[in-house]
Amino acid sequence: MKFNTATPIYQQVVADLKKKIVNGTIHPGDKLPSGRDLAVEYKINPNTSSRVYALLEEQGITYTKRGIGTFVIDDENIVDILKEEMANHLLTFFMNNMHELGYSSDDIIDLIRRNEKC
Amino acid sequence: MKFNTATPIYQQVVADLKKKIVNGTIHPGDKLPSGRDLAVEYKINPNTSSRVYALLEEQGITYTKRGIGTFVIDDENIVDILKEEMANHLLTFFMNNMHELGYSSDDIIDLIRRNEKC
Amino acid sequence: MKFNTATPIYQQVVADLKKKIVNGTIHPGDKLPSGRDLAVEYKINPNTSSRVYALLEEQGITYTKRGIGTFVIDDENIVDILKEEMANHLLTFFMNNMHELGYSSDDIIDLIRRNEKC
Amino acid sequence: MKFNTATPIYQQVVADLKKKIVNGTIHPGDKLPSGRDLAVEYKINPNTSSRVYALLEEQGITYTKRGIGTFVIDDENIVDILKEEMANHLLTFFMNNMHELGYSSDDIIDLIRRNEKC
DNA sequence: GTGGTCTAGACCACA
DNA sequence: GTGGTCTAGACCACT
Repeated sequence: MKFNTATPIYQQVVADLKKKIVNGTIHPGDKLPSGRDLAVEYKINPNTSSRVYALLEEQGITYTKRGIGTFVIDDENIVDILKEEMANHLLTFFMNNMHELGYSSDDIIDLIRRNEKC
Repeated sequence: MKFNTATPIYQQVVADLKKKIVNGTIHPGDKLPSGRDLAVEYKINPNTSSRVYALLEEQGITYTKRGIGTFVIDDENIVDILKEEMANHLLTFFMNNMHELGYSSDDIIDLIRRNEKC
Repeated sequence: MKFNTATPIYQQVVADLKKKIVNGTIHPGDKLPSGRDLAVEYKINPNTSSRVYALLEEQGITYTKRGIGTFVIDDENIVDILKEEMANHLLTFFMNNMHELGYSSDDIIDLIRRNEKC
Repeated sequence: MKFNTATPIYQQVVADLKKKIVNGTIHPGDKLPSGRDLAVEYKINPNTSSRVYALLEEQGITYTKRGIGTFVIDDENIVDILKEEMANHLLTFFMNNMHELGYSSDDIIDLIRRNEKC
């Protein structure tokens, strides 16, 4: 995985794991790799792994059993909730900024349609 | 203006000024406030003002007359160029992320339409 | 039983068993469940059970007959001793912290009285 | 300051700073020492300082200006809110445990009174 | 083996 | 100078 230097690595890994949960690569209830394994997988420092899992836990996406491992919350709804939450976040950010630039909702839909054809 | 702690203040001010140019609050050829005034207006550090103007100049949006002030490039096209540039940037970022979450272009248009009605 | 992730599970189980001895759910001389049964009862790892019994024995609350099981010390006094010991521990911890926050003993008594009525 | 080995250092420092806010050693709006200075003051590693401030910010007690420093929220109410919050936390923990040991509220008040005279 | 904490030292962007 | 991030390496307690 290639990291963007602008944003912190741990945030990028968090985002990547979330995407994997949303698109079904990782399932609710699954055990995530150990901190050390995650470090190897993403070529990061184990401390950075800790931070990743700490953040996911803080956001209520995972829980951790001491000495055993970190697990995705075992609730099927989490996938849809995460998906909607992230989509909404993107959507409002996008729409607000476009409106501020002077684009109406119809303008935006046109842009998307045109973009789609390319 | 409220600043987001996540991204650098100078970038947020730059983005805000660009928006003002695009939506017509500031016009091509206009003189921008002095660094000190900008600092007062946005409640930022004067050093940050410098950085803002340096960045705008670097992007070819403004130019500086030494001892007189900073001016927006006096070219009507700049508005459209800026507008398209920023819109494209927002659009590709938005679409890429939505696709990664599993939304098709049609899904997205639906979301926008529904969002519009609320 | 719900475990607090902050403190070690084995300590929480030890505390729970002590409470049961103090409040009479378990009596002096009683045989405690086997390590395996305790593990099932509390949904913990058998290794953790061992640790629980080791700690209880270390504190002089239980003793082990090899091949037979673990028993609570058969001494009626133990209940009172345990009760006082635990109460004292809680009390001094509580009072010290409250004093550090600026509450006098009278303030504290008021708080308890008010709390009682709710 | 002497640290208890049982609980993490960063939590102990957080608790210490909170106490200082509650008892008036630190006031709302005050600038806290820089991470490096805090590290010297408490004889801890600068990274541990970061963690301390991150936790305080997470709890809404401080805010941080990038490149400038960390400040206590400038709201006089925070002192009382913190004080009550911490006291309530201590109180409910204490009362729950004492009740589980078989002490009534009156028993507890007696204990406090007797304790006071020593 | 697992997560949690801590230290040491370094680099960078921000103000 | 300030906070933020990252690496490296170590130790410990828990399971």
